[in-house]
Amino acid sequence: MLLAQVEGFLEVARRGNVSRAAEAMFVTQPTLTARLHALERELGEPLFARTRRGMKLTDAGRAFLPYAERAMRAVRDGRQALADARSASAGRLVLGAAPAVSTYVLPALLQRFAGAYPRVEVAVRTGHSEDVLQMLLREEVQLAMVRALRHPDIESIPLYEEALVLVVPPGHSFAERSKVGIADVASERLIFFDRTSSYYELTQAFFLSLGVTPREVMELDNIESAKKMVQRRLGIALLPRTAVAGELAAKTLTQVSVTDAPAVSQKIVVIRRRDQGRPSGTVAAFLNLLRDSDPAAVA
Amino acid sequence: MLLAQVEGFLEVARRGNVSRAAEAMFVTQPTLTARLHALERELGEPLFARTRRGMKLTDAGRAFLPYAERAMRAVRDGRQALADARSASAGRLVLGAAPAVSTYVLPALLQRFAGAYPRVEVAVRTGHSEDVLQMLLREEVQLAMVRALRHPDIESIPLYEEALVLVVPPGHSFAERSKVGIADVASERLIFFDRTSSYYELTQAFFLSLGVTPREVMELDNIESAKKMVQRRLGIALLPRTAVAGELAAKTLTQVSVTDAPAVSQKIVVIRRRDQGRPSGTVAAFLNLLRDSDPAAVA
DNA sequence: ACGCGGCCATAGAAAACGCCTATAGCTAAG
DNA sequence: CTTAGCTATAGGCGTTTTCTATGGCCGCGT
Repeated sequence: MLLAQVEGFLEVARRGNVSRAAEAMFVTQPTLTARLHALERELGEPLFARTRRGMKLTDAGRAFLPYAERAMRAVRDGRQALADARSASAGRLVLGAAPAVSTYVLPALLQRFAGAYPRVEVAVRTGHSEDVLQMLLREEVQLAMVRALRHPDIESIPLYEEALVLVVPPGHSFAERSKVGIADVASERLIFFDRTSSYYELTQAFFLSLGVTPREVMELDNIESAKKMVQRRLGIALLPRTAVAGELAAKTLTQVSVTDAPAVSQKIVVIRRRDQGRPSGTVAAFLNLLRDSDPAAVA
Repeated sequence: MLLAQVEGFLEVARRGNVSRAAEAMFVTQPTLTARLHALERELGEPLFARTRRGMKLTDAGRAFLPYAERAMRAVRDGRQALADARSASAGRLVLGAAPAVSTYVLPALLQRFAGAYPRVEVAVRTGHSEDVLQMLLREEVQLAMVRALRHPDIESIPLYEEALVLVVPPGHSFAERSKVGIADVASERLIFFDRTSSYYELTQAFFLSLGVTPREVMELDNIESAKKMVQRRLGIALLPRTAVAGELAAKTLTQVSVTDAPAVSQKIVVIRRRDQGRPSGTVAAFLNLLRDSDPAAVA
C-alpha cells in the first residue's frame, strides 16, 4: 500500500471529485483514478460509489476514513518531529560533564543554548571524567565535556586548554613579589582538592617533575571549598583558571605566576560515541554552539 | 513514501540488523537497504548509524520511531475495520421501517440478525413510509422497509405481500358463517386506524371500489389499539396479517374471508439509495438475511 | 433536441522504480 | 591471515506508475 494512495483517498473523500483532487495533488486525473483502484483492489472493497456528480464514500470508505487520516497524521507529525530535531527547535539533549566544567563553564554555555533553542530539554549529569566516559559508553549521555582521554569507541573535539593557576589570598607576600620560584611555592602550605580527581594527580605530577615535594596541608573534595580556604589564608592552591576567574576579577584571590616552572594545564574536550553517525539535531546544535564560542571565555 | 519503507524501518529498528529484518519480511537484504536509503533520503536525515555489528538508531531515528509505529498501526487497524465491516462482524446498521413493519416483522428479524452478528450496533427509525423514504434520501438510514413506492434515486427489493385480513371478535356472527359477503361487511361497524397511514387509504379504496360506503365508527392511530377495540366487540377491522398473527393463533381474534371481494394487500419492500454502490458490510448482511428468510413468516 | 461541459474510466507508450543476484568493502574474531 | 558477518553497490530485468489522448456517460442550457 502506498501512502500516496491513502492520501489520494483522503483528498478525493474530502472533495468528492477525482479531477479536483488530482489537480490539488499535482498529478493527472487518471493517475489518481488508478491509485484509488489499486487501493480498493488491495483492500478488497470499493471505497467510493461513482455517481454522476462525483465520488461518494461507501460505508466501507467511511469505515476506513478515520484510519487513513490517522495514518497520514502520524506520518506528517513524524516528519515534523524530524524537522524539529534537525533544527534542534525541539528535542532533548543529555550532557555529561566533569565537575569543574559543569560548575564553571557549562552554566554560561547552557544559558546561551537555552536562549537559542528554548524548546529543547537539557539534562546534565556530572562526574569525574572517567565516570562520565562510562556514562557516554552506556549511552546515558549523548555528549560529554571532560579532560582529554582516549577510548577506541569515542571521538574527541578539543574545547579549550584549562590552565591551572596558582592563587594566593590578597595581600599574600607572593602577590607583591615580581618573581616567585618553585622553591618558594614548595615552602608554602598547599591546598589540594579531591584526591580522586584528575586535578590531584596532575598537580602532584607537576611538583614531582620539578623535584619538589609539596607540603600538603589540606585536601578538599571540591574546588569551591578550596577557594574559601585560600581566602582564609590557610594556604595557597593550584586551581583551574575557569574556577577562579570570578575571584580574580573581584580581587578576592590573586594569581601568581611561577617563573621557573612550565605552565601546567590540561586539555578539555567534548567526546562523543563514534557509532552514532553524524551528529544531528540537538547534539549538532550544541556542538555548533561550542565551536562558535570560546568556552573558557564565556564563563 | 512507501508504507513498505516505514515497515522496513521498524523491522530494522527492532532487530538492529538489515539482513535478519529482510529475511523476516521476505525480501533480500539489498532491497531492504534500498528502502531504508530511500526513506532516509526522503526524510533528509540518517535514521540509522551503520556500525560494525549492525544498524543502530540515530537520535533522528529514535525521534521518528513512535510516529512510524503509529502510522503502521493505523493502517493495520483500518484494514481490520474493513474486514470487520465486510464480514459485518462489527459496525453499525441504521434501518428505517414503517410502523407495522417495525412492530410486527422487525423484532423477529433483528433477533436473528443480532444472533448472527452480535457486535453490530443496530438502530431503527420508525415513521410512515413516505417519511422513512425521506430519511433514506437524507441518508439518515441505510435501508428502509416500507410499502412499495417509487423514486428515481432508490432501488427496491420486494420483501413480502402484506395481506389485509378482516378480523372479528371470537364468537362474532361472521365467525360461524361459511359465507360473508361485502354487503355484510358494510353493515358492520368498522374500525380504522391512522388516517395519515397508507393503510387507511388502502382500506378506503377497497370499500369504495366495491361500491360500499363503510360505516366508520372509530379511527385509531395504531394497530394495537385497533385490535383491542375489535376484541371488545366495538367493531370489526381490516388489519395487516402480520399484525394479527399472534391473536389469530391464540384465538383471541378470528379471521373471516369475504367471498365476493378480491384479496387486498400491499407490497412491502426494502429500499436503498441507488448511489451507494454495491451493498457492503452490515447492509449486505441484513439484505442477505432478508433474502434467506420469509419476513412475513418469521414474525 | 442537441451539443457542450464536466465527470470518471480506459488505452497505450514511455519512464521510473523496485527487486533480484552477485559482489565489493569493511571490521572483528578466530 | 583468513573467515565470517555486516551493509553498500552494481547491473539487469520485470513490473508499476505515470503521462497523454480518448471514450462513455449524463445533465444542463441553448
